[in-house]
Amino acid sequence: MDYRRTTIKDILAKTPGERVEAYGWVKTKRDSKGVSFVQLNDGSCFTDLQVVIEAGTLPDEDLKRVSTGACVMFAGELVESPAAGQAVELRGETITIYGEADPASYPLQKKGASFEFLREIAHLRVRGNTFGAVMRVRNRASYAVHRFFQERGFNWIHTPIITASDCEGAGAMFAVSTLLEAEPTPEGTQFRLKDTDPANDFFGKPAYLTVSGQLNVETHALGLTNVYTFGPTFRAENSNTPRHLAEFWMIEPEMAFCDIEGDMNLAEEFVREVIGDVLDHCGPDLDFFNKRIEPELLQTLEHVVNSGFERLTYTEAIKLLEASGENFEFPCDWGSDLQSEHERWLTEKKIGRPVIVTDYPKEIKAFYMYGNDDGQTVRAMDVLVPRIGELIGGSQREDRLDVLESRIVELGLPLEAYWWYLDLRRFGSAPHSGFGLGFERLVMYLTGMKNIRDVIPFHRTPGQADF
RNA sequence: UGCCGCAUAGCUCAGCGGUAGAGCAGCUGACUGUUAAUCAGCGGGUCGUAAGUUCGAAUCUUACUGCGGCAGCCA
Repeated sequence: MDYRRTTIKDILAKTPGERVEAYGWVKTKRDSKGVSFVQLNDGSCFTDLQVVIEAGTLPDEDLKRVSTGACVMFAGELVESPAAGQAVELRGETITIYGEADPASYPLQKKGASFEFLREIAHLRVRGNTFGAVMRVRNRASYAVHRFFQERGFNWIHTPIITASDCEGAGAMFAVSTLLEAEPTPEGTQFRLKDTDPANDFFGKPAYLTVSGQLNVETHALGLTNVYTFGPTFRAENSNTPRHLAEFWMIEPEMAFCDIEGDMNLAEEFVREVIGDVLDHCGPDLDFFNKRIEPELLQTLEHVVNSGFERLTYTEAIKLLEASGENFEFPCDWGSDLQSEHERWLTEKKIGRPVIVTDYPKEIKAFYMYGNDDGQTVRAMDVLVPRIGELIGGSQREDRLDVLESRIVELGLPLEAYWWYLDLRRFGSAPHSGFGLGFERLVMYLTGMKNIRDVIPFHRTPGQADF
């Protein structure tokens, strides 16, 4: 056996008359008096291969073991299908059974399982239509992300997962420590704290899982010019929503000699190109999502590829919201952050496609964003999209040493902790910009899936780390 | 973390004070090509856990646990 085999995707593209071997997992089996039909899928494509077994061809005891979930190989001749539903089918002549799946206890059935239930059997759910399609789209989108940046000369930078700077300010962090000792007890594992002084810990100081690679990757933009990260990110927030994970994958491009305008151009070009790539390469999967998950998916994706994003300043957005006549739960006045309901109204109702909002009040944005001449706003930009909300958050970075230093002091942050970040402005500073994009949110947008826990193989959320 | 909702067969759900139901799945059989196959029959449940109200609780009350939705935090 070798991975260089004929997959079901290959088989479906062959012409009738050839002899083939089809490996895969059984979706369903239908029996008639003289003939049995098996839907076989190996994940290589959305479409199943129909295997037809004439009565008497295979021993009854073998055929009986072919049930939903079983892993088998059928060999035989590929023939033109006499019935509607598929162009070709495999006439099964011999069978190898690799793994049975007891029908009485195999949890997947051919119809009607909720996503909530499937999350409990996340080790098996990828064998179904929806999760097979999600993972193929996720894979293609990952490839498209790298392709996009590589074709434009961006260097992929592997920023650290463990960080000792607790100064990133992007949210609650998971501590990384060896001071906590696990002890097996009759009641289960208990933790014991060996020491409370970080000086005696593994790194000799407090360490955490990264909440963003941005500060790190800025160093490489100021040397390699155009760079990006694509890796896991961790947030210890107690967030219980369909769009937050404790562990997720983030994409963060960073560009030297680039201002907020260039940053927006990249964000827009990036999103449109990745969507276009997935539209070109995941047709059958997207057709399925369009039919079963989100009726306007294809229309929306094609619309985004073919039309630009709307661009608004925060001040303009507030004016639109005030003039909307909508009865919002939270009032919107200049200076407070846009609430989910405001973002949704802007992108879903008012504009009807992705919107980039820029120039937010400095008080509601991070310390490192470039201050505008008005002294009130910073060069921040958020990309808001229908159904998802905030897909991208980015900014032009403050590259003036004195301005950045006074901003850090103003916010009561420890200047010394930022010594290397400030060095970037001290030695050869350059205008630079970048953004962060939550990869799972992009996959949600691409598939129409409503819960972020269903677009990652094994989700980590508060109270959930199974598998 | 706050507010709201849900928890009944393997799955999806109905029942909402009087002692447990359907569809699908499973099992047995029928049917010469099905494609969420169809048809007939059979088996399957301490109604999330604990306490309370009541002659009587799946049904009403409270707490807890789990899950989901909305909000906040953000990507």
